[in-house]
Amino acid sequence: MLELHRIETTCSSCRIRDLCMPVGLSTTQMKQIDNMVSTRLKIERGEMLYQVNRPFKSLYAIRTGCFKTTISRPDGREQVANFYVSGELLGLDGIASNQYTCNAYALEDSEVCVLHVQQLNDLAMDVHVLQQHVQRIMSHEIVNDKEHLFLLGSMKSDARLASFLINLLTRLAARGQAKDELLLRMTREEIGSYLGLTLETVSRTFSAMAKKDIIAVDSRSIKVLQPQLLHDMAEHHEQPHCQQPVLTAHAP
Amino acid sequence: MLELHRIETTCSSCRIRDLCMPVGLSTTQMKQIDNMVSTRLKIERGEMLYQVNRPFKSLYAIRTGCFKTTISRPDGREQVANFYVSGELLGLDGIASNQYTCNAYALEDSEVCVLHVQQLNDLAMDVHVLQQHVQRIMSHEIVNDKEHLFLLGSMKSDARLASFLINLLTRLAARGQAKDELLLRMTREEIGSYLGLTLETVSRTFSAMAKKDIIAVDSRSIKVLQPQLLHDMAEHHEQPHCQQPVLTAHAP
DNA sequence: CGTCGCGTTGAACCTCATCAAGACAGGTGG
DNA sequence: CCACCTGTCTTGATGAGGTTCAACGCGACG
Repeated sequence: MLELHRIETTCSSCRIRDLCMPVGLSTTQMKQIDNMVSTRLKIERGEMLYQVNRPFKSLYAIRTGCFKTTISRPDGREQVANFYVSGELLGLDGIASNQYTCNAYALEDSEVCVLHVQQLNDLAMDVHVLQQHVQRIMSHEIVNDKEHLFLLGSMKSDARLASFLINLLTRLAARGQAKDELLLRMTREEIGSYLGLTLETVSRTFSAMAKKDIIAVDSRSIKVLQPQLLHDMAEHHEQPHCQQPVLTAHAP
Repeated sequence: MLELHRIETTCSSCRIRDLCMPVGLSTTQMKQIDNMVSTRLKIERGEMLYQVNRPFKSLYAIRTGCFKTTISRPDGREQVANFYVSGELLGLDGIASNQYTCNAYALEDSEVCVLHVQQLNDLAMDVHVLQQHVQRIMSHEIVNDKEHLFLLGSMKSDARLASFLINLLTRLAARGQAKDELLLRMTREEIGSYLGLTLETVSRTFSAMAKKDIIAVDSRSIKVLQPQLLHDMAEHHEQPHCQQPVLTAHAP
């Protein structure tokens, strides 16, 4: 299941280096980082990368593939907390209490680079920009979560799904993928869980968007036909009817 | 409005020092921190502490009082992202992009200690435990947000409100306040915004909880009468009626 | 070829949002 | 001091949006 590999590709020569690493490192610093990131993990689809309550030893940078994290409740319910794609960092939730607070599962066969926290901290004392880099990534995660909160707190189902698609498309575009096409690696149920909806609502909403020719849906593969309408749908406060308040006719 | 004070109380002698500061600092390190935290701000109720898109210069540790942060959307809608009480740290959202991504408002007359980021970073290079401390607080914020996500994603209104109360009570108890009494500093609307509900639903749910004698409500002051039931309500999958499905009588 | 996981679609129900009216407290001005 | 206003909270009536339950289609896999 979990295969360990001595790493053959170094960080300094990594294809997606820009996504993981701070910029402006000296050659020596880069060498130090190469030394630190010495193991890589292959994770098969469905496998767990780390588990809630386990001691926090490592952060994981995704080289290839896709993950979900889930919050699990005492009563067994689980909710998808986030999806992560290549170049993103997993495990930040573990820092606070020295144990992970989420479960992380691979949504497809994936590869991650292992960053041992101890070594990372040691190195960060030398390479200060690295410390700041981690801090920024954490802050970024906070900002993302706030976005997600807003979505769950005040958006209708269609706006949620539209935002979700736009978000994924944007992140994948930063990785060089087409920005109007998307292969979903997660089920409708996982999407629903992430968006605070049931799988039926997700399915219905996809169908509705397809009927309006905003997107084309072929099971897991999505093609955006009218980006503008998709964005409108994500912003979508009231589009159905009246802009100015009608029906408030009072004689003063 | 915003009054600046030369600080008279130092961190080392601060009443709530344990809430803000890492433990195990040497006297010299403590001195350094005292020097860094040299300004304090008084903020009146309703005033804004910082604003979205403004350059990120400082973190703020709350000495006394209570704040809310809001996410504001291009279209003018705002949602409460979080509430903060004394001893907690505001502004972490700003680190990622060097500008704040939330607005922060005082819910009552408050005092905060100003931590200039530049100085904080400089000092953190020396006092490594401080760097880690900030990292932990950030990770903690991430974990909190995940909780919040779960709440918005998969809980019914009564469970949301119960969780909200328990959360606040717990945090205030850590500050030495009674753990069965609570003075809400925010309106029903703000609570609703935070919980993804309307103010009417918040009000109705409070009333319902009061009618069941789980809590006593006197406008903003809440007293918990049956903590166990409150916790049940927060966990609450199904308690209202049938354990086994009734009313599905079909002859097979 | 049957089974299983995943997705779609329909129908009934339920929770919560929306709209509306009124109570109450605190603050202001006459 | 009272009248008035404004912000906050409560409560009721109504309906829409989303959940729940159920049936079915489809492709992958043994």
